[in-house]
Amino acid sequence: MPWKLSNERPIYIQLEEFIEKRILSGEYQLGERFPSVRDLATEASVNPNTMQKAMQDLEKKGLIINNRTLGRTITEDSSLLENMRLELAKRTLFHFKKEMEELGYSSEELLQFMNSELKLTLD
Amino acid sequence: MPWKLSNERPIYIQLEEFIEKRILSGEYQLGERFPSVRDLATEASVNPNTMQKAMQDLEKKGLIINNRTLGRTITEDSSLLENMRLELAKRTLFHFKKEMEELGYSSEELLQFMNSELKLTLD
Amino acid sequence: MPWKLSNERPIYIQLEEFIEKRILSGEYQLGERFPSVRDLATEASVNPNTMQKAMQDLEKKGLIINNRTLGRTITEDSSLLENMRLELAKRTLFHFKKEMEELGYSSEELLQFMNSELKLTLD
Amino acid sequence: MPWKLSNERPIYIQLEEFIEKRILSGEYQLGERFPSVRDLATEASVNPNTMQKAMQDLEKKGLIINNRTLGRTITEDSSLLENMRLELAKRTLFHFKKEMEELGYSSEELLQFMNSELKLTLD
DNA sequence: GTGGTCTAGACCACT
DNA sequence: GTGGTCTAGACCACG
Repeated sequence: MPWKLSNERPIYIQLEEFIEKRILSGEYQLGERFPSVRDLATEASVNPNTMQKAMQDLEKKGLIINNRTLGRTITEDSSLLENMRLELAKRTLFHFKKEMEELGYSSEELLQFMNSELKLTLD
Repeated sequence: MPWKLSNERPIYIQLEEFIEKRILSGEYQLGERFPSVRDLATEASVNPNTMQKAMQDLEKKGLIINNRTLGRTITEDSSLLENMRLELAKRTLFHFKKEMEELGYSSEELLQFMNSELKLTLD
Repeated sequence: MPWKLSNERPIYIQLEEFIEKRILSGEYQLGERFPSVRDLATEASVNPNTMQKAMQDLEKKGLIINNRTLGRTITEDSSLLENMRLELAKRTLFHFKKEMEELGYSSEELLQFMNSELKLTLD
Repeated sequence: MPWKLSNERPIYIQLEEFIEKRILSGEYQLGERFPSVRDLATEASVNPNTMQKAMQDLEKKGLIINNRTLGRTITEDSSLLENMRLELAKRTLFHFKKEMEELGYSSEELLQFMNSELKLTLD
């Protein structure tokens, strides 16, 4: 894992986003046990408190279950995961579309632009 | 104009982004005169100092020309504008593509997803 | 039995409260024999050590008598039970009254509120 | 203000509850400015970080608005406050009713008990 | 001067 | 050994 962290945005937010994406993209098993906060913090070269804050936020979202002294596990609610992934994808898409519109790209121009830019990858 | 401002990010940054998009998208004439900082600040319900800082940054980027006592005008360098617009569009696109990949969408799935979500608008 | 356990408070405390309420409310006969710690633990999906700790605390309170190899029984001291029940009820009531006062409910408003909310049940 | 804090439960939780009750009971003006986190922390004899955590949770509930460097203010959404107050009162009442039922008090007995205990105040 | 963030280090209850 | 909490102290961006 890279754990590339920018100091322009709160580290705990970046940790959240990074872990959330890994979970939503299916890299972890449902119900799989998480490393301890201390281990994760060491791995990410971050203070345990910072990692702790990220984990607590992920708990509130329901992605991670806290079993007190037994450590944390990934949620087993697969429909929750799928919904969140789809929801996040939609928000990402519409955010992208809105930004391009603000730059003056109509839907047709957006399509053309993506074709010319991603031709190599999408075709 | 909405001037929707979030208090999660620096105000002056949001002002810059907002004005920059309006310029790049072609809503202003080349060389057109800008409202005064005070008027803009009033319109955006923002401290004049904050708007001032935004304008100075836009000057550094070359989008806005400061004519001293004659007020500020939009640059007349159309190629600069076009380059910046294209550059920003590219960055936006690749950022979007990267985010979708992190959510586990391959190029093909991305294409399918956009078709199903934007069918109404793009067709 | 539900055995609903929150992981925000110590498990053994919740077990104590749960069992204590069952005893005080009169669901058990005086002197009745208790299930074994292991059976109770299994039933509550809890580590036997945790249930053990709860039982020991209940013994200290005098609610449960430990007869060594003969297992545990409910106390036969009916006045003890009645006193504890009344005492707990009083504390519960005054705690409730205090909380409502902190929300700005005077005694009159509290009475009105209870009437309107519990009309169906109390009338 | 007393700021009586028990060390049996998280301090930041107690701070939240304390402040929330003060707001819901109407002790503050709508839109009123809050003391700074540092001042509140000093007043409550608590570390600023602990008070900070409490304030952030109250923000998430919508009770407090954060204006960045301009400090925090009470929300001006009076209907939100009224709804939260009523909701909290209801939950408090039903929690009380449930606890009394677990002690074996039927609705009639609950009524009698309250009459005998609160006679002085309620009559 | 405000809130936000982070680190370092410590103690605690719990299983 | 786990997560939770708290303190102390520091730095930063912002307005």
